[in-house]
Amino acid sequence: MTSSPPHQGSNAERSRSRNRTAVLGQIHHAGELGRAELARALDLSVQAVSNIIADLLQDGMLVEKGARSAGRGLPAVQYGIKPEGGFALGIEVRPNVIFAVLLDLTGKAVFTRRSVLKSARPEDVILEVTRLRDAALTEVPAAKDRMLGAGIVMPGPFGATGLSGRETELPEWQNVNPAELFQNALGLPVEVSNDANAAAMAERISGCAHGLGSFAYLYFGTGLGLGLVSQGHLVRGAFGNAGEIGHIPVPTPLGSAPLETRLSRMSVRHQLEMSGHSNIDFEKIEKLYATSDPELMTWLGSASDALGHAMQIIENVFDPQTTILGGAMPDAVLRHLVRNVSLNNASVSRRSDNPLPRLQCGASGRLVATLGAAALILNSRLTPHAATH
Amino acid sequence: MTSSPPHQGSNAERSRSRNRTAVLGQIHHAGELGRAELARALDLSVQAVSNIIADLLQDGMLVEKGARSAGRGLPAVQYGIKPEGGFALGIEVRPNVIFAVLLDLTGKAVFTRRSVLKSARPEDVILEVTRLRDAALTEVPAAKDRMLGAGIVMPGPFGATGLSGRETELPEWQNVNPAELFQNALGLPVEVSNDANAAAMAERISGCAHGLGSFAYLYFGTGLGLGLVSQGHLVRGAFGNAGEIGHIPVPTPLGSAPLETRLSRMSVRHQLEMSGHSNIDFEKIEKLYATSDPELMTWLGSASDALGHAMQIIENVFDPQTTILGGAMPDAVLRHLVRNVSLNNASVSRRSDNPLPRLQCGASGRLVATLGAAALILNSRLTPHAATH
DNA sequence: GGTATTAACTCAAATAACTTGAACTATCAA
DNA sequence: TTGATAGTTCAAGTTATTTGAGTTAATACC
Repeated sequence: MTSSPPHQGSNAERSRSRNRTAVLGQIHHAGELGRAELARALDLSVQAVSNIIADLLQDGMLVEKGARSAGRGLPAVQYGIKPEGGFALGIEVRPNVIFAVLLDLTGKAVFTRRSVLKSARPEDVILEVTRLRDAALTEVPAAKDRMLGAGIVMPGPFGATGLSGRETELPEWQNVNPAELFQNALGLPVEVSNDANAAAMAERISGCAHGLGSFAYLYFGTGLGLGLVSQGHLVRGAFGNAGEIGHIPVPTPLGSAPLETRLSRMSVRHQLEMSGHSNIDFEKIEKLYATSDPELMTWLGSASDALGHAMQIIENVFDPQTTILGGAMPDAVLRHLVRNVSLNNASVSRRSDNPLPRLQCGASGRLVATLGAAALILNSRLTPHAATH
Repeated sequence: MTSSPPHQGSNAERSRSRNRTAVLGQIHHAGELGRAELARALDLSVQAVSNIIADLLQDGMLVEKGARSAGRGLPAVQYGIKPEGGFALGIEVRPNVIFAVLLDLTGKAVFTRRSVLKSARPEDVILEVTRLRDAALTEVPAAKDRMLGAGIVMPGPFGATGLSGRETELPEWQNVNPAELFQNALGLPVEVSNDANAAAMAERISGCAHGLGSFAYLYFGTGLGLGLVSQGHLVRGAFGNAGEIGHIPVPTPLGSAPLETRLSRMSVRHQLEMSGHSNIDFEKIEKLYATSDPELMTWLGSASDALGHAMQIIENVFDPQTTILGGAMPDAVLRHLVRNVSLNNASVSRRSDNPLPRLQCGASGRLVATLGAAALILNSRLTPHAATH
């Protein structure tokens, strides 16, 4: 991850690529659009848009959707994203399991697989990932020569930080450059990120943050992560480790504690195990919630408080359009938290002009991070960077 | 402030403008550079850079600096920013006073003035601001037809938020669009922002964050503000109110309190007034510090703690290259805080590969926000937005 | 029902900025 | 002294865009 200021010149070729991205992005966002509408939105000439659309049709990334007449004048021919126009592989590496999905260009999952890992050593992971890639391409042959890239989700933090060696879940990857490794193994453009960032992108591409410019995603992982999106792109920080919100100490009735000791899978598990439960997994939590298990309810109370604190930090520091809560946690639990959290009224985020809720549940389920891995790639094809003023 | 996703197409004209910005930015950052060096940095052809430089010389924004021979080959002619190539006006509006500066293209202040405000009503402020603009142009006639724009710093939050009417320092501006108002009055491009954001830009243009891509600025205003810079540009949030870090409750020995009750001008003043001091202003604090006033020292202890908490939030959420502490507070006090804060070692920001200190003092003095107002304009002329990958 | 108006779209030419490739120049090293 | 190296310029060539005139197909009005 680089920290240098952004500097690259532009030329005809790069303009072209930017404009194709912008056209695809607008159409993805709106569902379908006509040439003239696009030209106005992008501040380009109709002719330019016409040429670009002809190109994208040729390349099989767009489909014609029939004309739509709105008032006077020639009805505009609408264009939509062609799902099979491009595919992105999403890979989530956890210490003992790998998840893989294949998304089409609209962000729909067309392949999903889970694969147990016997070892988390880089060479074994790479081997399994190429197998998963092959399985995906066998199941969806249309993707064979239309792969846009692969997104990889792995536990951070990345690089040599003060957290190194302490909380790393994949110690074997300490001195490896994952992006390079996967890029060589897969022969595809690769983006690597943590679970929370990826999850945010999943919601932006096909979930409840569809097309939003600025929002935050609170992710229940082992710990608690935060994905920040600004101007349609992830805010990764200077070293790619932005969003480690779980380590922040927040006030508690008995002093203070890191946020994720009260708001994370780790913390539910801990609390439930203390009271004699065992084998705490997704399904178990779901069941306990269905039966209103008192211990789980106690945890939920404390977690709601912690969530309120997290929201204060997120809203005051980042001022997002909305915040999304998700991750590998049963929907019912997430909904409970969203319903029961108390949001501070004295906040810059309580606005009369924002139609979105301040906090909402994610719409992508427990595989959100894996989906998001692939969404990282799609987003780079659908969202140009901010224009010069 | 807009919240929609960023979408604008590119064409030859916009490429040109982007490339000129990129060339100026690279030169600003490096001090001076040759054509070939620029071409490599921007991934443009040497010929393109040559044409752009010819243009910028013609426009009076660059100066030739003589050749520099480095090893074999023809020595490269160096180019530097021509200070009088462009000027930016910086205005800081406070309830009872206005500050104004004029910066040249290198970010040097060539005019500074303070003006007492009898009323903070929009029409009176506008009148005074145009007067200050005229005074600046009289004192620096070279700026007359080379004004790039005006930056305005005002207390936020902007728009109708949950804080409206409670903490606003300029109630008369509640239902006014400041940007539009100033733009019409001054006939210049205008950018409006809060003090912390502006301060961050001041340090990026001519202070200790010179040219940095990603950093944070903690600003001692009346309250406590946070300026976030990512990829060389401010992160403003969906509604322009990002960075209200002062309102976040943090743990204290006796429960919890909003950060700015312990770390802000307001809080020093409060603490010193409680113990019998009066007329607490900048100079008074400076004197009390020089004499190691026990009450001030007590405040400093609590403030250091609070600063430590702020740093945990900033580093974990944003992962900056460095954080800068500044604002309208004596340098000695800022230095004391930086020296005495205890930074958590278990942080993603403790890295072996970052040469910058995790926390440092600002280099722009107490006028930093006013300087920053003008720096907002300069930054837009020196930093292109991120390129497509 | 006919006609004017509106808006989307296409074709062909013009434009603007960048890239390419060959030639030239100045410095260093052997 | 000669060769290698690197910066720079000149003149064409390339590319994606804009411009402007003309076509098509709806709605609105008389």
